[in-house]
Amino acid sequence: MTVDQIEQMARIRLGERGIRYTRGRQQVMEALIRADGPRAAVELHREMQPPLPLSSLYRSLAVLAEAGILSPHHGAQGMTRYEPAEWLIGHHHHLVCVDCGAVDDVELSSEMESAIERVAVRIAGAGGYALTGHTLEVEGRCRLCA
Amino acid sequence: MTVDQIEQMARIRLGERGIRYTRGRQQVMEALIRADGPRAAVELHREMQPPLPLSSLYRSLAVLAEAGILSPHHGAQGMTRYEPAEWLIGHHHHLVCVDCGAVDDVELSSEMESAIERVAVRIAGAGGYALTGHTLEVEGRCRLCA
DNA sequence: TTCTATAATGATAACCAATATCATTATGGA
DNA sequence: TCCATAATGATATTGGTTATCATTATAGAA
Repeated sequence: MTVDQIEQMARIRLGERGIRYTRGRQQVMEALIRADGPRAAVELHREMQPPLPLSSLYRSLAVLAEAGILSPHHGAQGMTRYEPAEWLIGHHHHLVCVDCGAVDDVELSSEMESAIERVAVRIAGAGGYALTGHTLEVEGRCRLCA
Repeated sequence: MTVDQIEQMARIRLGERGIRYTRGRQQVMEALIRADGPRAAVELHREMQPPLPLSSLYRSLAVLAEAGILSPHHGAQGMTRYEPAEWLIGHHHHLVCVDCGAVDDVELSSEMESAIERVAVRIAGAGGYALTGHTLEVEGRCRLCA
């Protein structure tokens, strides 16, 4: 799945809801699609060239998340990191560094994935929840923090 | 494992580090041990009778987490919820409501648990991380939000 | 028990990611 | 082209959290 293809799907979804895919939102999407894991508004603001104003950045993230195109991921220091939703970049799990808070995306073999899926179904059922998704959060110390 | 037993282990760990198990910290621990999932400072402040001052509450949570007695759990609205660490209340997973943010603790059968454990080891190894733990975050809509 | 060094407390102020406000600008459709 | 409305961006505000600091409580020494 290329950056352009993902953007095209996002554009269609926004169109269906009467929401425009503007230049600023495009910049946000492209930065997040290219990233190898979730990114916070402050991080994007540092990395984007030229940087979008923080107010627009935050609003774009909120709009795209509300439309189901981005998924929020709440992390340390009260920062919310976003990444393209799973229907755009595929289902995956997270490898989180307990020291620096870095997050890497991880994909599993289908056997491992279905094993996890079975467990998630059991857990949701036992708790009386209507299952909407699951993520295995694997915690450790990354190479830099080791 | 009773509340008293857990408190006793926490007290010992604090003693080893020259940290006092004061009345306020005791109130925090007892509230969290009795809870059926992670709680945020604001929630504890509402529920505790009499309520600890917020400043002390936050500092107690930070001290107990630093000592490895509480584990932080970052959630929506930038709220950090805490619960007793796994060596005190046992390894478990989380069932999170995507609407209201409520979190329930869930324990798994040993077969399911070891299946998850194997996956976590593989993921950490592939990413070059030193594994420290894992949690399966199951997302859904709780009975109240359904 | 009394003294003393130090840990803990709690009122207050400061911090910072995130959100709300609102005047201005841009865009798609009639 | 015109207009209704969506989007922007500078600014102010919110709210959870952290830092400051004078006061209080506690453990260990004398």
